[in-house]
Amino acid sequence: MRIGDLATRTQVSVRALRYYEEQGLLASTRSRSGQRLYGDTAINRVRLIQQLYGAGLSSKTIAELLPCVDAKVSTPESRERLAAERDRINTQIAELMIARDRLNDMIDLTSRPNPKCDYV
Amino acid sequence: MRIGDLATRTQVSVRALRYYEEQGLLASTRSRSGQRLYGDTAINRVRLIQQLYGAGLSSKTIAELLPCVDAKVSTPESRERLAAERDRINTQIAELMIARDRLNDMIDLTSRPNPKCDYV
DNA sequence: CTAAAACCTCACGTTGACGTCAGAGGCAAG
DNA sequence: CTTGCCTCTGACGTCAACGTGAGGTTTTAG
Repeated sequence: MRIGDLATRTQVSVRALRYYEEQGLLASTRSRSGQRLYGDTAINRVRLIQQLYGAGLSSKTIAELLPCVDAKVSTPESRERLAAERDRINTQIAELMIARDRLNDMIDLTSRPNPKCDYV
Repeated sequence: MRIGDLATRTQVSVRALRYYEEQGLLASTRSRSGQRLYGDTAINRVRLIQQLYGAGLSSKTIAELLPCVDAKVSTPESRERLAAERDRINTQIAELMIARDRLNDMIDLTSRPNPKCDYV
């Protein structure tokens, strides 16, 4: 498939896909005329990349970790890296839950009738 | 207290505090010579701002919501806004949990002895 | 009184993940 | 064969939350 098809199927922009290639995250073969061609596995690859981006990993970090996934082998360093990122995500989840509770408090605080608005 | 003290107590840079003021998130009185002065409540205000930033809210959004918190009154619009942000955070938490599980899978997959590394 | 430390206001620099535009070539349909 | 959409490679633009440096004033310690 060509880049436009992949973009449509993954809901990721063409520009982003080229950027992923530029960052070494997504490989492509080229047609005789130089157009990028992708296999079906590219779809899941893009999804994985998106998930990792969404989790706050940088291109550089993803680029360092994807080869391990492809080879299904990890070095002690990459395992440490993966675990570190997982821990960071767990921390972030905890912070988000706190922020969410904070927002809920704000909603309660401001929407529950109180003296300030009872008479407005 | 002056800006340096507030920065020390909140672990937020002086530049950031000035930026918050610029964005309308943090008020200050000024000394005769023009230096910013803060009360003790500023500490919690900064912490709240940090939490909301950490939760992915923009300066603009925070600036729109903080007055409601201060007044302890919310308009239907701001309530909707708060709820929308909370929902967004919940979504993000869910995505992060998926990404975390994905990372754990990657750790398992690459660290468990397998044919590829048993003989290395 | 003086030197260091803290503060002030511009105002430009940084970073990451793309958006966007320019100019040129490629490809299926009628 | 030409129209129209897709793709290519640069390369500059964007946006947010600050960082950083210049040049100058204020406060504080000794």
